[in-house]
Amino acid sequence: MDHQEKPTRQRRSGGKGNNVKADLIAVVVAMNNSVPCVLTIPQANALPSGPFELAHRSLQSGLRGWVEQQTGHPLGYIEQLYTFADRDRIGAEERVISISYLALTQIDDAGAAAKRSWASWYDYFPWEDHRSGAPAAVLEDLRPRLREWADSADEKAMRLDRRRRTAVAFGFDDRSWNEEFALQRYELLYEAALVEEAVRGGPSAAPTPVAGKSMIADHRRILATAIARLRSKIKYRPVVFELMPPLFTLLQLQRTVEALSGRLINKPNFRRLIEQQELVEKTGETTAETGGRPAQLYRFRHDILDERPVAGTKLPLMRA
Amino acid sequence: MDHQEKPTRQRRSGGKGNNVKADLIAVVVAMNNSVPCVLTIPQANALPSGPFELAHRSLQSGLRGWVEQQTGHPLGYIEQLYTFADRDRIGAEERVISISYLALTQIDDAGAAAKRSWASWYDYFPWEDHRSGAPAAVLEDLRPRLREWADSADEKAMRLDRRRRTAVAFGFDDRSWNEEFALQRYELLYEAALVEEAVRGGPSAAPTPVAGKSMIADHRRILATAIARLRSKIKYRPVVFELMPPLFTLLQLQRTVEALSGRLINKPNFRRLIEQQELVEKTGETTAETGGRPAQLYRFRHDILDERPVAGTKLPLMRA
DNA sequence: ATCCTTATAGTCATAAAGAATATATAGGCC
DNA sequence: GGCCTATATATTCTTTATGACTATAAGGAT
Repeated sequence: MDHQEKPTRQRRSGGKGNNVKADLIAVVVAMNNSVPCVLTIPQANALPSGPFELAHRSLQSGLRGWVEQQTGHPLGYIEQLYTFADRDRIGAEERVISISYLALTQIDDAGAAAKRSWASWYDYFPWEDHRSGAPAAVLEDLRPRLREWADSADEKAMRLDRRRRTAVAFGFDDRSWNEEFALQRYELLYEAALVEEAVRGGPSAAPTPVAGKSMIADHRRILATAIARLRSKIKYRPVVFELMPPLFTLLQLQRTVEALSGRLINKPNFRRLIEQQELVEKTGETTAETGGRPAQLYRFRHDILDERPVAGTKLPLMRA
Repeated sequence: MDHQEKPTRQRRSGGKGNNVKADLIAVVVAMNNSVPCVLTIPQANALPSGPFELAHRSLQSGLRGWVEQQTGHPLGYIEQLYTFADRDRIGAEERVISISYLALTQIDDAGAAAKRSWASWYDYFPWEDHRSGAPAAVLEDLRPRLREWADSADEKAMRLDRRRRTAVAFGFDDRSWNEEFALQRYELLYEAALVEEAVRGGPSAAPTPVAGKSMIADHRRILATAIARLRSKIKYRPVVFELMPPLFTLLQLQRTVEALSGRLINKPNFRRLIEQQELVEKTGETTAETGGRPAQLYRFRHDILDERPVAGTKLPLMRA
């Protein structure tokens, strides 16, 4: 068959009425000694972003351009997060489509000059850090207010549903904490009007929002999406290494994973996992900077990148 | 803090020069007795699609509108796949952004009237069906041609890299087949100019493309993305049930999963997995339509939807 | 030397996954 | 009815992965 330029779609409601603007938004993540950080534009309290333009070769290159221009920071690994039409602008004459990306880099010394533009992501989501156990201060504030919100529903079914969702998301009622539910948690807090974004523009007598810095527009929601994605992805793809320096110890690697996932990892088991996966190799060098016995320095085996079978199958597929 | 309408971005290269059109493209999947099918617009040899318009409440509702209008088929489960700027139109005055979605439904009897618009996705990717073992006919055609392409590179490093990538993607050289690599496989074939899309518009003396129907623009690539996503997702989220009728036997469920993943499943183990996950419950009814001993009819437990901890952790995270 | 720190190397019990086998109950056919 | 075949359902066994824990090694500080 020979496909020339056949019309792709059935109908076109032509004219320029349906043009949109496309924005590129970046969640740039890097580690700063065991603190997972996100690159921000402090003046605007926003993530780096900018419009997609004709001059851009591709969406990704457009994004790289904006981030480098706004922050002076070049990007390495990039992956698309999600695309959404800005809800706030419904009814406006022109709509904006936002295409968000997750980028992973390292904070180099040059960039350290503008260091203040890196913010810990737990400043925005204090309830997400469970490395020292569940953060009692935040959660004991949240729990009753979420409960109150759940009980304020008119119908019984709705009340039960809200309770179940909060319990699942936050690990209440003997349920286990799942760090990957970061987005669901933020959305629940939004729904319950417990974050500043949800009461924006409303009466100033609205209840005090919970702890955690907010961001412009829905940038904090995008950050939550990025956190959830990253927490999920480190489990089946070796993306952590994008955040590591060329040489590192296994404990440094562990601390990075712990910082991202927001929970502690069993040390011997982590070492076993890393070593049996053959993702890293010893350099022979050691470092004494870690305090106790000098640690082996490892490097990531780049050659293995695409080889891994992605994930452990959860289906009893038969082997060839 | 009180965030009013601060300007989000640093710079705006204003004017209308940077407006774009946004297209919505749908990969609608349904099962037709153990054949995984995709909804197509046969006249255009395309996936259902249409522009995102001002009138649309959201991206998703716009997509639903187009698909129902073009195919008469209502959509149930929807998830976003990927957003990309159409490469073919670089340099044009107006750019198009395509936002693709994966949708899962069932072929109802009403829709069966327009049944011919459902096509087996293995018509487009014959090398993806390994249910009867590796499809020798296709693969024994592909293997030497991929090898030839790999060896045609100028530099040795490039030749080795191409060989490694083809071996990983297609499971050559004693590597195991991974059904989730559907997209990588298509992209390799595209790179090697072994699919029709890659030689489009080129000299007609180009080598004959391999088996497998092509599609307009990059729709087939989008379909490959959808297949890969779905094959991955059925392993950690109960999305299969979106494709099942209300009542089904465990073997029917197994055949569906097999059809999607393109490989066979060990029957006792599959039953064990399903039952221990408590995703389904017996109805008490049985059906004799299956041929041998009557089978129990099951139904999906909708109440369990959000409860599952998403996936098995692949990190030795410590329990609370 | 003693004690602190961290690094590294194991052990052990349990749970899950892969593979294969055995039994049960229907219909069709002689 | 007896037998065959097809599918459904139950069970066993082995291997591997996971979680939790213990032990030893090698530096620095006092």
